[in-house]
Amino acid sequence: MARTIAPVYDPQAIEPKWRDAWKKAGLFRVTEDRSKPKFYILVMFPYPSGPLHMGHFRNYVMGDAFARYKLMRGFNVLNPFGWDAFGLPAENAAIQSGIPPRVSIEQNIAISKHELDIMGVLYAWDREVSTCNDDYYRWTQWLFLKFLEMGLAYKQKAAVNWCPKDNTVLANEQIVNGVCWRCGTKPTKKELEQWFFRITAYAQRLLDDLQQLDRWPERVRVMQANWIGRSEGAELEFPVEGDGSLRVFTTRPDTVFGATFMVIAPEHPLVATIVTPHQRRNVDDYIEKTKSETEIERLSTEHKKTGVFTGAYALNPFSNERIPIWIADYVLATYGTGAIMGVPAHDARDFEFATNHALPIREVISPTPRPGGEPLAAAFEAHEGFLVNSGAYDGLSVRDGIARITADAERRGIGKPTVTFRLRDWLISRQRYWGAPIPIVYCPDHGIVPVPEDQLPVRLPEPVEFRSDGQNPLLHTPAFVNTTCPKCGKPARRETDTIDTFVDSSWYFLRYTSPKDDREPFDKTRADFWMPVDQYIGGIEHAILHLLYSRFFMKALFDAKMVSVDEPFAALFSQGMIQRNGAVMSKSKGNGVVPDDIVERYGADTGRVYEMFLGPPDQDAEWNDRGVDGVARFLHRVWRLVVGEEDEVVAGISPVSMEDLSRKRHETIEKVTRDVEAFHFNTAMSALMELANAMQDYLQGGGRRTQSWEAVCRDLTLLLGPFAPHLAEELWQRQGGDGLLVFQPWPAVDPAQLRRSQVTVVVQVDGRLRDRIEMPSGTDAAAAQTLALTRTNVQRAIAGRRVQRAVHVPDRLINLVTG
RNA sequence: GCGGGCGUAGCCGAACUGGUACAGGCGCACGGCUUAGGACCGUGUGGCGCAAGCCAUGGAGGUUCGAGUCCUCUCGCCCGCACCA
Repeated sequence: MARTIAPVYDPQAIEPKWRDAWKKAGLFRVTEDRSKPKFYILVMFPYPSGPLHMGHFRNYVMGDAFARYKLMRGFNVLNPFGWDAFGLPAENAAIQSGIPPRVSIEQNIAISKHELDIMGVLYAWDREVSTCNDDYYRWTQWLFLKFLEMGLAYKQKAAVNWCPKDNTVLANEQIVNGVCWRCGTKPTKKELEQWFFRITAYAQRLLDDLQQLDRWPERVRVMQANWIGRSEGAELEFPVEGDGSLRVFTTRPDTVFGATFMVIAPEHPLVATIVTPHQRRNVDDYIEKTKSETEIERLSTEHKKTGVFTGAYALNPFSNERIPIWIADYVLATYGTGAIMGVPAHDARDFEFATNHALPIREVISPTPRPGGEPLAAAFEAHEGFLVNSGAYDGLSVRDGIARITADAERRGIGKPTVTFRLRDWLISRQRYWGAPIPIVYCPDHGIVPVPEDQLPVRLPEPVEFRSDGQNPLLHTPAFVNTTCPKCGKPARRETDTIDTFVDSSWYFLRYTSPKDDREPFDKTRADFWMPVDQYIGGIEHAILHLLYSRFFMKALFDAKMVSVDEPFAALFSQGMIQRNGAVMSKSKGNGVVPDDIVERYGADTGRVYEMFLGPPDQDAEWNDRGVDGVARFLHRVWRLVVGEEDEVVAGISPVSMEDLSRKRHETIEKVTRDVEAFHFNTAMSALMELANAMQDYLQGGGRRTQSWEAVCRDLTLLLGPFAPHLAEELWQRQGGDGLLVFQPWPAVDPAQLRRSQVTVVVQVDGRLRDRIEMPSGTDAAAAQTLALTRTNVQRAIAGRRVQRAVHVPDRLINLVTG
């Protein structure tokens, strides 16, 4: 075949051409085609915050390469993209600059799209969604109403986390390290009527089903399990002297005889009734103090366990002992029953509290069946022990003690086994403008009235006037607030809070399956066809937030019979971040590398391959400008190998035979395939470099460009396709390939080609390497041993001793054991 | 404190199920080619030793014919959670 003139590799000259070709060919435009297996790949959609840098691009390149790979493997690949476009930054920018959020968001989307485009990253753009468009948020509102109907949405007054900087409430998950996840401000508590989603109703299922997610990173599953925080124990009821009773939750009912005090949270309802007049003043002072100090103080690990005596006593239902009731802020009102029994001998926190307040410490669990005489220096919390000082229960193991005491409490009607979760309901109200309005009307006569489905969307008024005090502009937009009751038509007031943007992103992967549907959030048949997402890719920072919320949504929608699977993401990959000069790449640090510069200087393919090559994809990696040069060299070399003209025979290199090169070809196919499936893109790139190096050695050793050579070139080109797609298409065309490379089948391994006739077998004597011998593949143990014994190195090592036995690993190793 | 993970060349890192430790890239050295080039090509590149060889995967033990890989202890680093009873 006549080769066309092959100038040097000039990425800028060829890249735009192929991007156009892919667009024309409708790459990633798909339907529910049942003739091929489906594959739904998804990269977490971004908040459009402005220019993307190469740090952001790592997961987009990975996703794009993987999608192209799956296409070549014959899958029907759904590879959509969109924008998590509601949210605070655009609103804050609007307050400062006066540019309406929609305008800045649309500008940012245009910039981001340009950058994806020049990097050769393509999606099913015909399925693009943007959460701030009313054809999307209409269905977010619809789902809110669905949850309301299912009893999964409710309004309640609660002490909620309030971010004073962002002027809005936050869900528990959105407090990270004790501060607002977005702006780092310490939240305060506020009593507000707010909307919640009843995620706690799914706590057990969210926990149990983590086990199915065997293709998720272990650490993400562990984080979710910890967050859900299931604990098994019992509720026990202690009569309060005089009147009423106090319920506590404990994981250690076996220690009930060691309860020497009770503690209730400062917010506990009993505070109002049980405090004796004598103690009232102290209690009021204490509660006042905890209120003012709380957030900053309570976050400190050094926080001392303070508290105050109520003057009231409870009766231990097992020992009939009189126990003082205290108030302390180390007991949380929102967990369990908001009250505990203090067992200082067997709980570190209670131990500290008892020590601070001179309360008795009584050992009731002992490592041996007899009580130890010494006073405890610290709480003994282990479960390996026996009950002591516990009346009829003495001598029982902890396990049996828990079972017996719980059972007896239940029989006597003063307790029951209980499971408690750390997970709280999801607070979804936000006192902000740039989000989906909660579709609720407040009527003087009918109270809370959902906006009827056919009146959706409740449109966000645009434009609005932003206020310098940070208050939600919706409050001050009468045309929005003033409405009529859907039930009676009388004047009514609209809810002015908007929906947490994490709700928007909890179902977008379903919307992609039927993005234009104007009758429902998504078409069930299509969602059933594509779901679950087969491969999800995104940052670890969403390990709890987005991923837990989305799992909850999927289970709720499953129960509503709107979907047929109840886990959204079958496999999850969390990529590491890219750093440069020791810090995570970011615009503000000035250490970002932008795609435009890479494209201009090296071409998009070099940038793409470098991002795949620079380290294990799940770990953080350091961007090294020189490393980019190395990758550029590699791609230039590939160009010369495949379409170059002048082959120079070089003296002094070890030549590679065509037999070796053909084997290398198939080894590379095998390795790259295995690595891509496992997301080991860095080693896949190494394998391609090795193949190119071997090809070069072949030519420089005098090898000719025969048909076998052309076959090696073809496979190298195909294997490079997902990673350096522009270069690969160009080479494919120049080699006379039919159609677009991206639609070609992935190369197949020929096992016959992997076989070697001669192998290098390692000879060890007593486990130490002594020699290497070339021998025919398949040589048996006896023959290998005989061969080994002919070698002088081996004889010297044996030094006249007898070989007792030999360990033989066929075609790899023979170990002669003398001792 | 609890949970998860990681320590391999000057640097980033390979090593699938225990079987030739360090593939690939960067850097460095020398050489070639070039009017020039952060271009390209070649050779070399863990330590000690003239060599045979010995020593090397944070450290110390152990299991095994054989350990970077498995087990125990230990040191260091990173990441989550952090009064959840």
